[in-house]
Amino acid sequence: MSAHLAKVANVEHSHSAPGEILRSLGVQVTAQRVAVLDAVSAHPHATADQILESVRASIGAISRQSVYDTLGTLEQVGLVRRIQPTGSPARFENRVGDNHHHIICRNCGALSDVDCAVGEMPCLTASDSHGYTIDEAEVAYWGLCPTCQ
Amino acid sequence: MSAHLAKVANVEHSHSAPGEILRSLGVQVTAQRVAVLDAVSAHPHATADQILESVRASIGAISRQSVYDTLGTLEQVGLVRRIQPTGSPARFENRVGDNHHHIICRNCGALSDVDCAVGEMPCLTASDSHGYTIDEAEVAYWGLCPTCQ
DNA sequence: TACAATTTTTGACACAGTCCAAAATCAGGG
DNA sequence: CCCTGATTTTGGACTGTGTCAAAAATTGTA
Ligand SMILES: [Mn+2]
Ligand SMILES: [Mn+2]
Ligand SMILES: [Zn+2]
Ligand SMILES: [Zn+2]
Repeated sequence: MSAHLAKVANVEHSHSAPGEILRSLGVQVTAQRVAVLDAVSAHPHATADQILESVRASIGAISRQSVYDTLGTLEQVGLVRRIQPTGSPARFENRVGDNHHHIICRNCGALSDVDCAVGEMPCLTASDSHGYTIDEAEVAYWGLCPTCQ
Repeated sequence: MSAHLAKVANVEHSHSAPGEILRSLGVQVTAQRVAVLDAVSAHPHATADQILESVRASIGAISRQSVYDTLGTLEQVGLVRRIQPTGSPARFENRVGDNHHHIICRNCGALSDVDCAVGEMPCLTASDSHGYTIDEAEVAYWGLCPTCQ
């Protein structure tokens, strides 16, 4: 990928073909990138390793390095979001830009989406932002999943 | 530490001597534990490694393993809270039980406390808990600190 | 002080991820 | 179709964070 990326994904692209989306973001279209993007879409909250497996199943071969590179690229252009719960390797999803949150089981590590309770871009209002400019409020709910209670 | 700990810290203990606090929680008092507790108090949001350094400076020597064990013990009895921002090793603090949040600089990693905007134990109400029983809502605000803007 | 249980130390190890660098391959523009 | 730059592969070394297990030391208690 070029060192400097001008564009960032907006939600309009969501329904286009993967190749189109990538091209429109100034990202070169490769089989690996399309396959990784597909895998992330098909398996929300998958780990890099699971994506590696998934892509290998679909296009035959890809290097681990390339998976990491691609996930990084897709994250940079805003097509993929990385979440990293305590005690778990990073997980990736293509549901971006809607400020949704996650609920994680302390026992088995199960992870589910949670729509934001407050509304659109809600939590962005901290009580005292200490001079920071806030662009994201990441909420992790911790507890026990139904089967672990 | 015994396999099963009955007691959990309550805020009353905060002003007592470290040894007293530990004893009252049924935790054996050791130089290492007191020193780790002191270090966490003196350096909020420190990493395990920083705590290791700090404790070595104060009592001369401690093993890395013991720092991890102790932090785990202190967390179990509720004297210490562990937070783990994406891309950062775990950080520890002794400000517990007030459901406060954190704001993190994407550029330099600076981390500050943020009082909860909503009130006491607010975010525990997710929009849809999917059958989970929630006991904590961990909020990380992401942005740029004053000096990085 | 002596004993039993807990804690600490020690050293190896696991895991996720990064970094490297050269060679091979590929995508997109002309 | 050809070039050129971007991307991928390969294979390994390497880092940071954290864990495991057994031996040694310490704590609390009697
Ligand atoms: Mn999600
Ligand atoms: Mn804090
Ligand atoms: Zn569970
Ligand atoms: Zn900063």
